[in-house]
Amino acid sequence: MIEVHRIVETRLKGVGQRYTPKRRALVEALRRTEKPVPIPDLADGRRGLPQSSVYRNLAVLEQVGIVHRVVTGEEFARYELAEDLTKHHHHLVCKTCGKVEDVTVPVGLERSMARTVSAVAGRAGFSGVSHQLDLIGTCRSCGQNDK
Amino acid sequence: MIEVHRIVETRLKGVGQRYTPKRRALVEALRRTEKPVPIPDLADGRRGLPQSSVYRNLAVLEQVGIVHRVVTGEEFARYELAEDLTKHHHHLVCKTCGKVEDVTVPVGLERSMARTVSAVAGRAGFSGVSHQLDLIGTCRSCGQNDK
DNA sequence: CTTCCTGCAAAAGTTTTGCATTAAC
DNA sequence: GTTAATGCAAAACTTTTGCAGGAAG
Repeated sequence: MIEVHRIVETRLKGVGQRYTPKRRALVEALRRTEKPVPIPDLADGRRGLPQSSVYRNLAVLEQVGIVHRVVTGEEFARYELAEDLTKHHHHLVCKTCGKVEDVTVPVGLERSMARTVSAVAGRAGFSGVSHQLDLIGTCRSCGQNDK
Repeated sequence: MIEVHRIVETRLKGVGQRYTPKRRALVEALRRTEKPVPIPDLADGRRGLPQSSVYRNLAVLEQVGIVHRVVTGEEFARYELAEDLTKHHHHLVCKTCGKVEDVTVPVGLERSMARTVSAVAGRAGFSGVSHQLDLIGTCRSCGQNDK
């Protein structure tokens, strides 16, 4: 998946930014994990990236559409690679422990959602509308602890 | 819709809490507005509720399932009445100005989503799963400003 | 009269910013 | 050489908490 890095580099250069080793490390970390990563996990890691660099670099990468900020209501925000670089997917969120997993749904449902979403949004005067479906429930281990 | 207040009162009493005038004012404010309300709008308003009271009361009301916290990635969180007291709906969010509107989608799509969601979630070991569909785009006025 | 609510001020916690230094082009 | 990235520390900002006084049951 060198592909990904080439794309990132191109996007950054397009706005006069550099694809430094630190930024590459961030992208690598996000690419490895199949779920949105909380910010402290990107900072404290063995890479020893200082917080300010993590926040600043994620902001830059978000501006060029490489990463996507996922807000879940937890203490920290999470980041994932943007769907340009991955696949369209949704999130399965545990309302108790905050765990987030990526999931996909059947294409039939995706098509229905896309169709309906653009109709509904158009009626309300919105344009360029995408959708985001989150599934919120209790994960197996939190469910067991409750009993 | 005195109904609503009776329900709130019952829920609060159930956990040894009181339905005070301040709390009633909060519920009223949320009931009047057909969209999630940012916290400062509940605080600075003519009611002059101090921030700490707003935050504490919303937390209590959330615990008894009367209100629902909506996190959008904006500076402030928003709150709305929980779906027990309103209707199942979704949010249309402007990615530029942050504006949020309530929308509903056809029941056919709701049914498809509910069915798929529980299947997908069950496979992942999650239980008690509900869904949340957000439509994210650009509202009319932000779209005009861009040109 | 006991328990909960209120409001102010202070604390906590996440995210942003200033500034001097270092690295990239 | 010029422009951008880094890292530290401090600031900004939202949200939470402690505590004393007041209201509710």
